[in-house]
Amino acid sequence: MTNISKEDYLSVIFKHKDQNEEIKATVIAEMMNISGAAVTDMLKKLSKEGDVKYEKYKGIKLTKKGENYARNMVRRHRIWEVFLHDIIGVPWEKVHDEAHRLEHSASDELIDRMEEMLNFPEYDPHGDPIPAKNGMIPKLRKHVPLSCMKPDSVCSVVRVNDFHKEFLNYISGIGIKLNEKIVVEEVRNFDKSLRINVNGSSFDVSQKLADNVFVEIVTI
Amino acid sequence: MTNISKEDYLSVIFKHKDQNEEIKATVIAEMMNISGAAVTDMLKKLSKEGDVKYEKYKGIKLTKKGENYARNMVRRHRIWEVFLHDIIGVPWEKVHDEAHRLEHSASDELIDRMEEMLNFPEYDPHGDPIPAKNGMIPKLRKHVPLSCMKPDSVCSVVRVNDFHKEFLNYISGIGIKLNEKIVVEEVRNFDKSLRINVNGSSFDVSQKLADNVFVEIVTI
DNA sequence: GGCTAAAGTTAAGCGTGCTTAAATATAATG
DNA sequence: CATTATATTTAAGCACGCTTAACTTTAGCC
Ligand SMILES: [Mn+2]
Ligand SMILES: [Mn+2]
Ligand SMILES: [Mn+2]
Ligand SMILES: [Mn+2]
Repeated sequence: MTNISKEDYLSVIFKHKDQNEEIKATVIAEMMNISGAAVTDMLKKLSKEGDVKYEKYKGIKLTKKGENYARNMVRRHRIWEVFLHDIIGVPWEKVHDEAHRLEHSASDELIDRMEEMLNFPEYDPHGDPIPAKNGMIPKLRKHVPLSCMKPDSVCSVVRVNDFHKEFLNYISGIGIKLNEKIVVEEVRNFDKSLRINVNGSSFDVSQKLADNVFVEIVTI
Repeated sequence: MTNISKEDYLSVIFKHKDQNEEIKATVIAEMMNISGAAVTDMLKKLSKEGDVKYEKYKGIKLTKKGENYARNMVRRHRIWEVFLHDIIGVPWEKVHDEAHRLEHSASDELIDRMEEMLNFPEYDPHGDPIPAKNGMIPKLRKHVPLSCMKPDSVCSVVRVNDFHKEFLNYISGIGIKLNEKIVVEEVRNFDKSLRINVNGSSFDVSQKLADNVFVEIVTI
């Protein structure tokens, strides 16, 4: 088993844990753009190596060992993202893909050195928490999808999903960024689309877009 | 054919060209720590893709296409080395290995951005020239292996071979670095070992060590 | 509970980049 | 030039991470 492949599987499983139900093989297959058969195959190997607890037709769960490995990969990824964004100036919508390749190549010492240069950041450029060397994961402010907000409410951006370039490019184009205030002016029942106001300008956005922006409620 | 593998083969072939005779399959195998059979195999594929001109039992030569690809890989490698060394502070003896992994993962745009941050460096931390975006390769000062120097001569370090960590660690320990002055105090005929003076201290070094340090002659 | 749709697994096979062992071509030497 | 040593290529096979197609289990629904 190659490290890159293993690391990608473990990261996907670990990141799903945020949502707190056991991940399904189908979801892994979708996230990684591979067949279900490939997932079954790999789960057997990960299980044999002791990174995943897996019994066929039953659930998929990281072992302590696998969880540690995965958490470190997520750490590596997010430190790269901050480094690329803050030090090298890579645009917001490009850091994820670039980091996704670099995360497998740097030594842990290099990652630690970068973290130090960045002054031990707690969140990546999309608002995701960065696991510390000791395993601690910073807490996120209480947040909900923008799509849940009611008309005439006000909120502030806490986190955005980082895996779709076009989405990131679009929202940054209309002024949405971390900690930006959003006023919800209108919510249409028939398609759940919203009219929002960002920094003085109004925009109409789909429910799908609003599903991927997570906000802290300021005024209900 | 995976990119990483292809890129490593092309880099090895390209770097050998510095020494200006056609590379032998055996040399590729040694440099990459693989069997001769594997090299034959890959040469066929590289030939089919038009990166290498190859006829069995005859020579191995990069095509224009292959040379461009390879030169860019060497560029990527060396820019990483400077970046790791100068910006992140990775120690001299570790930059090569780290860069060797990172060189396959960053986008060309990221490389260009790093190059800009570094103010378009001409040489990497070991004195090797960095090919520019347009393909130009900076000239090196005229240099010879330290092992060729005569007793009582003085020279200055232009370049060192970067592929052996222990060697780099050792020479940096005795004060050898780029542009450092070396006084050759004595050369022993029976084993070609040298007594050299670096920054006021004297050391005995083997011919093998001196073969890997390249110097500009200051005083014969 | 029985039936069906969805999820998951197995089987067979493919391309890649290696390996070792055997065969063959080239180079070096007397 | 003949012989031997070395370099290179071929052949067969292996581990990996995938694929599609067929099969099995589980979950959802009446
Ligand atoms: Mn990311
Ligand atoms: Mn992120
Ligand atoms: Mn190097
Ligand atoms: Mn170098």
